[in-house]
Amino acid sequence: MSTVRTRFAPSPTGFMHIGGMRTALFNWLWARHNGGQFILRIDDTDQARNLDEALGPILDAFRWLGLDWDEGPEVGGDHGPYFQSQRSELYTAACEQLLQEGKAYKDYDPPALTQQDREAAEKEKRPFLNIRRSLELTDEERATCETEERPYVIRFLVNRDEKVSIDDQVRGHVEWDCSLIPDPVIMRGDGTPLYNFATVVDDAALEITHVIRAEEHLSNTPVQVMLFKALGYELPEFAHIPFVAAPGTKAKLSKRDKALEKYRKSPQFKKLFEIADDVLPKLGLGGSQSLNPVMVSYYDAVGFLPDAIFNGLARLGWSYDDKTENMPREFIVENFTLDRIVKAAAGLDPDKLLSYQEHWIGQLSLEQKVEQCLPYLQKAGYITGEVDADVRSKVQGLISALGDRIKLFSDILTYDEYFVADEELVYNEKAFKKRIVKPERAPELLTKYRDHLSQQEDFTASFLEEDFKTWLEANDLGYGDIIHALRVATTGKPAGPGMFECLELLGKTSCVNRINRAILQAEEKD
RNA sequence: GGCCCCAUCGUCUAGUGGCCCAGGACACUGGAUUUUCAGUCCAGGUACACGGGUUCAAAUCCCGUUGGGGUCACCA
Repeated sequence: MSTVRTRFAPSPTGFMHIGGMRTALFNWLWARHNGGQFILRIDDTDQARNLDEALGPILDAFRWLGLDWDEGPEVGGDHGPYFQSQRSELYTAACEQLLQEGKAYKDYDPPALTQQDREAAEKEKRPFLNIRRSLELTDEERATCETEERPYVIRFLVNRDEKVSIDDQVRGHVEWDCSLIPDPVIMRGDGTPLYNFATVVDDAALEITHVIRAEEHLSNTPVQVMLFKALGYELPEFAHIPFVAAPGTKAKLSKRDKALEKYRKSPQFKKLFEIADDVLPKLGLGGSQSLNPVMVSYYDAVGFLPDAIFNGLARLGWSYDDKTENMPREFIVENFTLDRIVKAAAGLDPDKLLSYQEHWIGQLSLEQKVEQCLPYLQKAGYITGEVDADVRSKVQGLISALGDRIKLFSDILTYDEYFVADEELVYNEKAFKKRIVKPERAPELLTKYRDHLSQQEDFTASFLEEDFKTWLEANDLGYGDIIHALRVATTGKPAGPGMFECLELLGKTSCVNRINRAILQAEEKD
C-alpha cells in the first residue's frame, strides 16, 4: 500500500483564486489526513514572462492559509523538477513512445482545415471527429511532408470502439463513449506539450495517488484516462469535487472583469467589495479594483483570520456531521474524508465567512488582537514612529473597549477618532444635527457637563460613570438628555463603545477640547 | 446543440428505505437586555423541483420531465 500523494498544480497567474484554494485545501487535507504528501507543481507550459512575480502571490496565499507542501517550488523533492517548463524531456519521451506504438500520430492538417471539418460537423449536427487524413498518407507522401518540414501537431489516436470509465470518489461510476471523442492534440509542432498530456505524464511521474480537482475537469478525464492506459501507467483515484460558485448562484466563481462587475452589485457579495473599497485605500492599496474577494490575498489584506477562511473553505462542499460548524484545523484534518464531499456546487457565502471570522477572532486573546491590529494602524498612518509601551497600551485599551466590535482586524480603522487631533475630528453630519443642533438644551447641557468634567481628577471609566450619575441627579436629568450629545461631541459618531470608556480613552484634555468645538459648531449652525 | 454532472429552507448543509408532517448553522423577522452600536438571550417563519413507478413504508431506490451547471482549443 503506497502512501497517499496529492497535488495542486497552479498556473503562475499572479494571484490565487479562492475557488482554486478550496481545491488545493481538499488535496492538502486528504494528504494530511492520510499522513501522505501534498505536492505543488507549477503548470507553466504557457511560459510566464516573469515567473517570480507570477508565482510569488500564489505561494504567499498557501503560506498565509497554512497549507505547507512536501514537494514543489522552494522545497524541492525527489520527483523534481516541479515546473512543467523544466520537464520537457519527459513529455517528449512519452510522446515518442506513443508515436512508436502507433498510439499517436503526426497530423499535418493545417488548423484551418480542422476548423473547417469542425464547422461542417456542426452544420450537419453530428459530433465532430477528426478525419485523420494524415493516417491515410502513403509512405511517399509522408516522406515528402518530412523533407518539406510541413508543420504538424501530434494527436493521440482515440480508439473509437472503446468506452472509458472511472469510479470517481465523489461522483461514483462515470462512463464515456470514445466514439464521440476527437483525437486530442498532445504536442504542438514546436514540441511543447498540451495540458491534458503533460498532466498525465506528470501525475504518473510524481506518483500521484489521488487526483482531486474541480468538476470542470470531469470532461477532460476520459482523454486523460486513455493516455494513462496508453502509456502503461497505473490509474490514480479521481475525485471531482464541486466547484465554488459565485454567491447566490450556481455558476462557477469567475475572476474575469465582466463577472467581477456583476459580483460588485450582487446583494450577497456587495459587502465584501465595500469593505475593500473602504479599507484598502486607507492602506495605500487600490480598493476592490486591485484586490477583490475572488482572490485569497483580499482576505489577508482586509484582516480575515486564516483559521476562519480555512474553516469556511473546508465547509464549502464538505461537512463533518449535522451540527458541527466551527472546527479547528487539526479537527478537520483528522476527520476529512472524500465520501463526505457534497456533489452539488456550493455558492461562496460572505455572511457565513464573516460568521466564521467572528467565531475565530473571538478565540483570540487581547494581546493577539492588538498584535494583528497594530499593522493596520501603522499602514494607515494613525500611528507613526515606533510602537512604544504607551502606544501599545492605548491601542490595547481601545481594543478592549471595542470588544467584539472588531470583526476584521481592519475594523480598527473605523475608529480613527481615537487617533486624530481634536481639531481634525470629523463630526458625523446627521448625528450632529440630530443630537446637538436640534435638541434645544444640548449646547447648554454640554457646557455644563464640560465645566464639571474639567474639574475631575480621576478620569477612569468607572469613576466617570458613577460621577455622571450623581451629576445627573443633582441636575434633575436623565441619561438620554445628554449622553447622545456627549457621544457625538467627543467621538463625532453616533455609535461606539460605552460612553465612559470612550471618555477615558480620549482623556480629559481631548474631551474638553472636543466638547468646546462641538458647542461652537452648533452655534454656527443655528 | 453534443457529451457529462447536479437538484433538501434565501444560503451552506444533515439525511444512504421506517428514528423525518425533515435536524443544524448563517441570514432574516419579532421580543428581552443595554446610554448608542456591537453582542448576548428567547421566540418565529421558510425546503425534500415535478410526474410516474417499486415497497407495508421513499427526501432516500428506478424511470421520465423540468430546471440549473460544466465542457466541447495547437488555454490551463
